[in-house]
Parts: sequence; C-alpha cells; structure tokens
Amino acid sequence: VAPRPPASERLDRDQVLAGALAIADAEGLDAVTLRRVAAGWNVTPMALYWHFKDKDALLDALVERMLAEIELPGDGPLTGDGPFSGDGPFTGDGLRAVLLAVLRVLRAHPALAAITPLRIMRSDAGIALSERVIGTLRAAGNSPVAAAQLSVILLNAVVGMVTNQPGELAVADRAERDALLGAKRARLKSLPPDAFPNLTETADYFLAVPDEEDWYERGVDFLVRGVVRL
Amino acid sequence: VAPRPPASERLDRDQVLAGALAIADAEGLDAVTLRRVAAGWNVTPMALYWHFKDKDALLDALVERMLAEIELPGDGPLTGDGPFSGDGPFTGDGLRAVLLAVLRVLRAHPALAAITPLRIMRSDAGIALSERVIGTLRAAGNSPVAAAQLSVILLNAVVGMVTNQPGELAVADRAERDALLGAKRARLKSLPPDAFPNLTETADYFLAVPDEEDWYERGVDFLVRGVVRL
DNA sequence: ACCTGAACACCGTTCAAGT
DNA sequence: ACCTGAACACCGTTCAAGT
Repeated sequence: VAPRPPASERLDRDQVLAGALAIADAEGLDAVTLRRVAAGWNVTPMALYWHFKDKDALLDALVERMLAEIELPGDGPLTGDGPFSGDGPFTGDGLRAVLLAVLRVLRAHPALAAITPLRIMRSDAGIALSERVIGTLRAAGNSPVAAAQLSVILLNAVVGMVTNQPGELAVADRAERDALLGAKRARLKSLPPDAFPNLTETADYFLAVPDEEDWYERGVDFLVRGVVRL
Repeated sequence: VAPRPPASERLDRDQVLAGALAIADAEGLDAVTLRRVAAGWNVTPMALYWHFKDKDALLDALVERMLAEIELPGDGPLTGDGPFSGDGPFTGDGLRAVLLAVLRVLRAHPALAAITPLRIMRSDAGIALSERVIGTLRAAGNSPVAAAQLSVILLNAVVGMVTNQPGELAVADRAERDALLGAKRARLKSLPPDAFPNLTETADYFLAVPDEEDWYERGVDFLVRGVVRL
C-alpha cells in the first residue's frame, strides 16, 4: 500500500506518519510496528528514532494527524449553540454538529480511534476540540466541573460508537475478525430464549448493524439528549 | 504479591487467574505476560498452554472472572425498574442501580476495565449483564434495535468513566503515570486563557478528580438522563 | 493428563559508529 | 544532521519430548 521510494532520499516525518496511518487503516493497529513502518521507506527501524522519541510519540503524532482532519462546524459563521453564544436557549444542535464532525474522521480511521481518548490532550487539535466541547457544555448551563467531565464522557462515547460498532472489530485484521464474529454468532444463537428473552430478540444487532447511519444518529441523539436541560 | 508454592503441586486454572488478576491490578495490563504469570507458580510459560488456548483466552477468562463479581441488584426481591416490570412508569432507578453495580467492580480492576467492552459477550457473566441492561432499556420503551445499541453505549461509557478518570491512567504503572501526568499538567497550564477560556478554567479537572464519588454519580446521572423519556 | 526444553519469529530500544 | 549495524532484553507460540 505504501510507496517505496529509493533509499537515497531523506526521511520525511510527515510521509512516515502518512505511511503509518495507511498501515493502521488497512491492517489494524497491531500491524503498526517500527520495523514495518521503516520498511515502507527502505530504512532501518532505528532511523525512526531520530524523528520520534519512541513508538508512543509516533502514535501521539498519528492521533494528532487524525484529529487535525476534523472540521469543526461554526469555525466560519456561527450557527446553533456556538462557542460564544451564552445567550439563547440551548437546543443541542451545536453539540450535535461537533460530535458528528468528530465521528466523520473517527469512522475513517477506526484503528486509531481506539487509542485516542488518552491522547486527546497531547495534541493541539485535541485541545482545540476539547475547548470547543467544553464551551458548548458550559453554554448549556453546566458548571465547570460538570462540563469538563461531560466532555470526557462524550468524546469517549463517540470513540466507543466506532470501536464497538457491531461487526466492525476495528482492532483485528480481516481473517481473525471473521473468526471472532463467527464465535460470537455461535454463542448468541445458542442462548435459551426463556432465560435470555431480550438478548435473543436482539442478537442480530450485536453481530452487524442494520443501518450504519442509524447507528451513529441514534448514538448522538442519546448523548445530546443527556445534555439538554428542560 | 502472588504466593510461590513449590513446583511439586499441580497448576490450578483458578489460581492462575487469581495470580494474573493480582498482577493486572498491581502493575497494569502490560505486566500480565505469560512468562510473568507462569513465574508466579514456578512453572514454564508453556505450561499455561494446557490450561488456556492462548493469551487471548486467558484475558477472556480474566474479564469473565471480574464480571462474575458483579452483584446485580434485584436478583433477590424486585425493586425499581426490574427486568420483568414492563408496567409502571420508568424512573431509571433500576438502570442506575445496575450501572453502579458494574462500576463497583470495574473500579476495583481498572486495568482490566480497558479490555472489557470487546469481551463482554464472551462470558456468561457478561451475557447475563447485557440481558439485564437490554431488559431495562426495553422496559423504558426502547425498540429492540435501540435497546441493543444503548446497552453497548452504556457499558462502554461506564468503562470509560474508569479508564479515563483524570489522574488515574489505569494503563501504566506508577512511574510513567506520574511522568504522563506531569507532561499533561505542563501543557494545560501553558495554554493562553484568551484562546482557551473554557479549558484553562477547567484544567485542574483534567489532572485529578476533585471528588471521586461525584465523578461517578454525575456520570451515571448523565447516562440515565439520556434514557429516561418524559 | 500435565508439564518441560529448545527453538522460532517477532517486538521496542540502546549505543557506538558511520557519513 | 541523519542513518546504520549489532546487540540486548524482552514478547507469544510451536512442537517434540518427557513423566
């Protein structure tokens, strides 16, 4: 997937990240090893240590790169519950738009989504995102403590919608994904309906999502509903 | 931490799990290696392969053991929104009680919490828990699809409350936990207040939680609030 | 049935050395 | 400044062999 230029050229930090991102998207996070990333540029693994302190720093940069793709709404003209609109009734439209913008890029990089929550505050893009979410929550009438906590919960929740989306299994590659799904299906299908009436009724929804857009719409609706005060 | 009996005795599957759980609780999930677990019983790493298919199966069993500790309320006398109380108004008290019961054991094993969401359906205890949560959500008037999805979101959210609890960093051990927290503090404290008014106002809440009980109460309140229909 | 020994194919990381 | 070579200390896992 990654291009292999001659080793004569110098290593470019951004290109390295782009290559690592491609590997993560295509084969999952486990495939992102220093040796593998280095091989994409015909370079030894130790070459990476000049550009990144260690593997953790590379993953931080990877998440930063992803979060930077987010196009926060209202950075242009202010609409809905903007960051500075303390006045007016809180409808949740502003928050909804922000969460949907985050989901757009998380869904494009499900493997990276899994390692984002702990890394949000380690990047400029993540900090800008948090500032925005907290602002929206403050505008909704939440105290500083409450707004801070809710921002953590909300961002964790949208990440979870991606990483826990039934049938997705963003962590593994195709082969073991099918194996894991098969085992899950076998287990759920073997449950006695009298002991597990609710789970047998909904078993299919844990194996695959009937409509992806419904999945994300309903999830965001739930989250926004919890924030809106009446 | 784990006792070291003479190698003369046979390996007991439950004891192995108890030892692994102790390691995870004390030093984090990274410390749980097959070599380390085996060393606790003066046995070679390969001995574990007779008791567990592979490391993933051991982790599954570990999560199962933890989830089995959950004491679901109303398994005795039915109170609140029990699993079979389709009648009566939904107050959310039943759901709240279940989530708090889950949080009680997750908080005791924060390192394991991180790997639970994907493994819930691989254990009897996790399946029983899901059945219960789905039932409560169905009783609240949700459709089968909605109930299934909300159960995933809710369980993921309570896990996130533990793993993302500011100042906790359940993943790492003490030494690097302090290092990571220090870096986070330095970054947040250096933010210009005019560009990040909301984040600078709440920076302290991202470094440590003022009151742990408040943290979990508020989180559960938020989740239950999203479920309750008016 | 239950465990060991030896080996394999990987990891991330350090450190001196090259250019 | 930027990268290599060689080595270290780990991983999970396989497989034949022991008792």
